[in-house]
Amino acid sequence: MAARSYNQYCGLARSLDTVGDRWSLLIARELLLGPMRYSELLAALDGIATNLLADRLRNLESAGVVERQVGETGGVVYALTPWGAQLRETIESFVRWSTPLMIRGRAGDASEPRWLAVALRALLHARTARWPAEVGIEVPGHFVTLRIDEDGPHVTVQPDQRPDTILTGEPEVVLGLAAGALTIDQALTVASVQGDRRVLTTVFAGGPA
Amino acid sequence: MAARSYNQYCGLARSLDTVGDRWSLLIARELLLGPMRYSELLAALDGIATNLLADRLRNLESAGVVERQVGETGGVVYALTPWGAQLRETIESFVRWSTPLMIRGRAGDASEPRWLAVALRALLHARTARWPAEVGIEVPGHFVTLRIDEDGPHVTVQPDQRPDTILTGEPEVVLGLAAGALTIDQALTVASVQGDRRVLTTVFAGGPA
DNA sequence: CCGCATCCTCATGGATACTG
DNA sequence: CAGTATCCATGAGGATGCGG
Repeated sequence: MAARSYNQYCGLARSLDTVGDRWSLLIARELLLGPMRYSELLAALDGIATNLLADRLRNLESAGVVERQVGETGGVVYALTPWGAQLRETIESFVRWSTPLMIRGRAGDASEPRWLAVALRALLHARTARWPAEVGIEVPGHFVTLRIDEDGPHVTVQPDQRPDTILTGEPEVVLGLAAGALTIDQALTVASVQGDRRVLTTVFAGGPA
Repeated sequence: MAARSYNQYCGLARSLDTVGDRWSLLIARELLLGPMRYSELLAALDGIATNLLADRLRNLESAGVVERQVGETGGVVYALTPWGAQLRETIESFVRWSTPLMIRGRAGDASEPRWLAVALRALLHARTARWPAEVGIEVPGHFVTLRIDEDGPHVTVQPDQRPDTILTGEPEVVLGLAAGALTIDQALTVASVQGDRRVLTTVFAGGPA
């Protein structure tokens, strides 16, 4: 143990001492959407070894980033502490920074609606989207609901019902639209809309916040 | 080589594929203050192995985060690309996140005025500091100048002259003040001021931006 | 000197099997 | 289900060498 440290009195270095290990920030990303069980994390983070997940959760818990709770069904769930939840700012800034990479995509990458939910919130949070508005996002194999109200954007991974307006396209196009890298007209040359097209303007056409 | 990837179509994962290796973000932190030579980076990042620095710079360059330039004295200097410079948002969010760790300090950590410069800018950037104002910050062994104008906070590591007002204290106190974790009155029980005390109010007493 | 490359040792990460 | 134990592969850290 005795995790390797940079030994620098610097906020970045101290942060990386805490959450800079491989997988740690991805665990935090998963928990941003709510508490999860060990087995759910193991399934969501494809490729992580079981001993590493256990080690990371131990370290994050002793650092005060994550806490073990008793879930609704009685089992142990892992949740972010209030301080851990503040990693949202950092995670969202990474998501925004990655825009030049993401709008190109990359063959072979796995894609999860959970990650799309985090990304849409991060990208739209920096903009003045108007509310209220609701649109369904359909990408190959997945469906999420994006709703904007006075509190900002909310993304639901498993909607109870599909909104009236639905945008269908490749993930790169949806993210390009949310990032402002594509105009709605540009996006609609490679994506399609069912329902009221004008909802897209409400959701995606806001300027920088 | 063939850098290890998470293989996830997620902005966080793609960002960490690019700058998630050990030392990479610390290299970016150093370059936020301006281009540096290889030997300067090696000296600033105490503990990094020479082969690792070379490897990281290669990777960051091929990723488009860093570029090699010809410096003023003719030698090669490393600089952030425009995209790389946008890592400032992420780095500053890490700095803000680390506040609970930093206001306690940690024995044995090295301390550099360059890191204090990054931190002060990150912490004050989220607040409505009034301008113009200028204050010297003296911590054991180091001195920096904090100036605020219409563009926001600027921190100079090697000032050409010392400002009229100088705050002297431990780094933890200065950061606690900048983070809003300490009031000016609280800070002054363990720090001292030469010159016009009211300047501190102008610089540090702004609310959230 | 500066800017690395090589070599060696050890810590960390990854895959799989196994257990309370 | 929620981890531990084990073993192998990879990456980090440190010393040294070497060409420009």
